[in-house]
Amino acid sequence: MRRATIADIARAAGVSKGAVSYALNGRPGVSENTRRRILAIAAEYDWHPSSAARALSDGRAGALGLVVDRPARILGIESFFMQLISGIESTLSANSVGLLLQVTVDQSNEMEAYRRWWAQRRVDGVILVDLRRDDPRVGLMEELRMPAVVIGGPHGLGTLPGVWSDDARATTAVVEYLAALGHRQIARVAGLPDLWHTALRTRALSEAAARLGLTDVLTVNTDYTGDEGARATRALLSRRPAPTAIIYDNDVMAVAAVAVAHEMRVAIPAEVSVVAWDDSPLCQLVHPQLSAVGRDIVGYGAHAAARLLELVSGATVGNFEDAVPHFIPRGSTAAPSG
Amino acid sequence: MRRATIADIARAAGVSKGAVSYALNGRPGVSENTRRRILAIAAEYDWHPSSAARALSDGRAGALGLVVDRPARILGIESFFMQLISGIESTLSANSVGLLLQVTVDQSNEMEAYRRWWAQRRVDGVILVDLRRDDPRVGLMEELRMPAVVIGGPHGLGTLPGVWSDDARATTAVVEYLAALGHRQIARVAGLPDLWHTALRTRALSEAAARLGLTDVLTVNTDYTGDEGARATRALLSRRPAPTAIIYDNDVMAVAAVAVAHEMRVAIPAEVSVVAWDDSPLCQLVHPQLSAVGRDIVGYGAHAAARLLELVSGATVGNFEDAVPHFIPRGSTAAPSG
DNA sequence: CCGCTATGCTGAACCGGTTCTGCACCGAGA
DNA sequence: TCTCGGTGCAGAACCGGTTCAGCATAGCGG
Repeated sequence: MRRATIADIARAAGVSKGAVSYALNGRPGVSENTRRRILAIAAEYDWHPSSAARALSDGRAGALGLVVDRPARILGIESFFMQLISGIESTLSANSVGLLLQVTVDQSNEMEAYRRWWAQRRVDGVILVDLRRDDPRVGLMEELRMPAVVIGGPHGLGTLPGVWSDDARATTAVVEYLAALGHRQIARVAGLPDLWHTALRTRALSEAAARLGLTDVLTVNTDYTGDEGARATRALLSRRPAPTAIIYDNDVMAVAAVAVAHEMRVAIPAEVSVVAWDDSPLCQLVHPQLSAVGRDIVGYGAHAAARLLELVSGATVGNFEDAVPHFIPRGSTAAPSG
Repeated sequence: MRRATIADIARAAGVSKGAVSYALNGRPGVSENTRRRILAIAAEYDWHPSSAARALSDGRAGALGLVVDRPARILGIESFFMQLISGIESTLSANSVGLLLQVTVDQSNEMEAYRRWWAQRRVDGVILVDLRRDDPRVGLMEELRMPAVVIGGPHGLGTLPGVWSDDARATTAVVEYLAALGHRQIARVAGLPDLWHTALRTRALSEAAARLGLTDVLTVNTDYTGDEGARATRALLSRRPAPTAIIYDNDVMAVAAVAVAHEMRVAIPAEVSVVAWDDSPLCQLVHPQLSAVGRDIVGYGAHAAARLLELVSGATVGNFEDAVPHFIPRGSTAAPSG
């Protein structure tokens, strides 16, 4: 069964291609009668516009792009990306725009992917994640004049609009809560130090510590893997005095911490409190269940995609602040026993 | 900076569009000298072919599709899909073919997505995962004459070629190993019962049990979530006699089982052995580390994408058997204490 | 020197849409 | 009755590639 084209419909209806196009796109130029007749025939033929032909003629690709630059090994276990993708998809499929995905192994490949997509007119714009300080992608987008929305940058960067949430405020809230419980030695096992949101949280942590008079607060940087999370946890729990509370920058490392604590016979939460950043079902699967900072990651994706669609259609869009991440207390946080 | 077209290059080189096309595609029809000149100009202009124009003229979309039909909540935590996507991507990006992704909430939406993609000529073919018995997608592909490759079906289904691994043999190996350790009460917390691979493993389990004379072997079906895994585990560990070994159909449920065992003060592996199907970094993050059945999921994706590319280009491709999943003993399996 | 083939290129058609121009026809107003 | 404006449609151009037919020109053998 050959896929019907607009010419088939025109022939069947006894009109010209142009008339069919007007009818199918709901534009003036054809009478109501003709329009109805054409629509009926199109429905009967199960006609859908060829994305290639439409892209060629109106210059729109009808797709947005997302490049994920993480090795497969790490990628799989991080729930962040899948959540994000679901969110993006929910917006895009409602607008029948496609999502093109690419997984790369380093940033130069990532840059190359954007260049290629743009030159090939495969996408109308892209969503950037994992923004770093002095991120070369921002310059690239400006050079190519490629519509782009940044997720989780400070407030968007350069001329690029961003979708962000107030990580600093959430960090402060967590520290204040731990301090109120009586914790004075607080550590944080952070992610990659050159990511913007890592830096933002680190700054918020030290500012809150200073304000609260906590002098024994430190941040350890990792690469987000469970291995490094476990290693950092062992090191922290071996210090004297050991921290009485540890904040982890992702769920995976926090779960690893539970295993390490178990292995070192350190009780959670009696001897050490654990907070995970990015709540995920994983946090409720371990024992004790992890207190966590939750964000609506699906919402992030949905909002970012919506901004990008506006941007692509020529609107000027500003930054969009999503809800502040919220702390969810569970069994892994308590007052220190000392 | 306007994106260069083939006409720009033709003008710059002083030749016709046709000549440029021949030169850029490495076809005969132009002299070596002219070819070199054209290639140099194309490189200078950073020319890449418009995917829309190429798709329109040669009828190829230059993209493959993958629909993932799982709610976001479950999707995030399952490492399977991200691994699979990485694998698919590794093949596709090497062939500069795009991957179009869609996340749907039920199978009717999934079916609709295929229809739309195909009618819109957005993809040249699709990869099907999570095959069910009497899966309507198989018929749809045949009706639309849409190239498709099945991952993890029995041996491909109907006329569709498949990429599969011998889950039955792996299941048998695990059961034999547990039996050799002395286990006689073995349970399995399975995934969705109407998935093909669930059924295959279930059958292999009971056959192996029969052959080994194990009469106390049972399978409990779940929806793959940690919650249901935990619930099933509680139920199993409350039975008398309780199983001395439990096999889980995914990593998430196995991790949940560790927490439940901890909560119920059942020692792993002394009182119950735990085996996870689908090894993932998660399995090494919990204490004790989980013995697991590992598969090369990235390889799955890569192979499936390669078959699909062949299929799209007109080759007849048969089924492809990937390596048999292999058992990785870690700290969660041991001889029963009784 | 002539015809023949190969080579190297041009020009045009085509893929399936969108959009612009222009023409025929209609009813209304002078 | 003649014009005028609007409606409803046809026809063609265009988007950026690919591909085919055709036409010089060069090189070759006889």
